[in-house]
Amino acid sequence: MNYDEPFGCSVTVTLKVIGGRWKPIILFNLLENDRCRFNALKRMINGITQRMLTMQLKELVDDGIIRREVFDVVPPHVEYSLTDYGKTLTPLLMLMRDWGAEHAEKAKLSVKAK
Amino acid sequence: MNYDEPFGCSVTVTLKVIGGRWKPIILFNLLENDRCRFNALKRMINGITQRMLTMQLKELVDDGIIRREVFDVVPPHVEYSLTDYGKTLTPLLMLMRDWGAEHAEKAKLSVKAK
DNA sequence: TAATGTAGTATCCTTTTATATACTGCAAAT
DNA sequence: ATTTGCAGTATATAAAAGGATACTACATTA
Repeated sequence: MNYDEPFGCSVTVTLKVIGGRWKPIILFNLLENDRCRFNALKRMINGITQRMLTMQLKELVDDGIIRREVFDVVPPHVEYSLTDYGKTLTPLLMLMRDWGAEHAEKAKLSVKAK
Repeated sequence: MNYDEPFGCSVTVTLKVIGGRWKPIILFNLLENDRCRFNALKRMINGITQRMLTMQLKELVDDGIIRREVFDVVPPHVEYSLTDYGKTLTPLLMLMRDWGAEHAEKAKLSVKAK
């Protein structure tokens, strides 16, 4: 990968963990709902495929952001929730949401101004 | 694009503006150096190609994050610098850098622990 | 008996992002 | 006279991310 910039590098690490199309939405849902089952998340997140959800959840688990608890019953029951470590992302996610909302507003206005 | 999630959507907007391999590095260099010429940035950012730098700078200009000033001399002289609006990203970039640095540390430790 | 819900895999395809390489035209320095 | 620096563009390709569709096995419900 060859990232030898001291600053950009660390930001890139953060982007790898929370970036992409689906991870922020997953994390916000887990912030709001405490614990969620797989299909509950799938219903909440409009347009996500099972494959994408599985992949993103696995990455978040591997990074220690969320935990995956399996209840050994049939039919299968799996619950996802934020770890304490994952919760340290909360202020960051909030800031990103707020900045994005403002920027979207600004961008809309500048289009209208044309 | 069909992003209809109120939260994830805004975060995604932010990711579009500052995400990717090069934009954070570019922004940190502009935070530290106030104003930079094209080739100065190219020298500072290890491994970037001219094309990538051109593209990322153009996107940042289009989003209103940085400004591009052309001095009409020969050979060409162009300076890039953060706009006031771009500077509103500073706390966010700092938070992302700090979280990423800590996470990289944590991840390294957990690999050692194996 | 057929459909629905559970939590996923497997395979293939498209879109986006990133990289490599060559080229421009002009001026100053070597 | 050739090289270097300036700020890019053009074209082609490689790699990564994201998506569509079909499939698994078991149990409950209609």
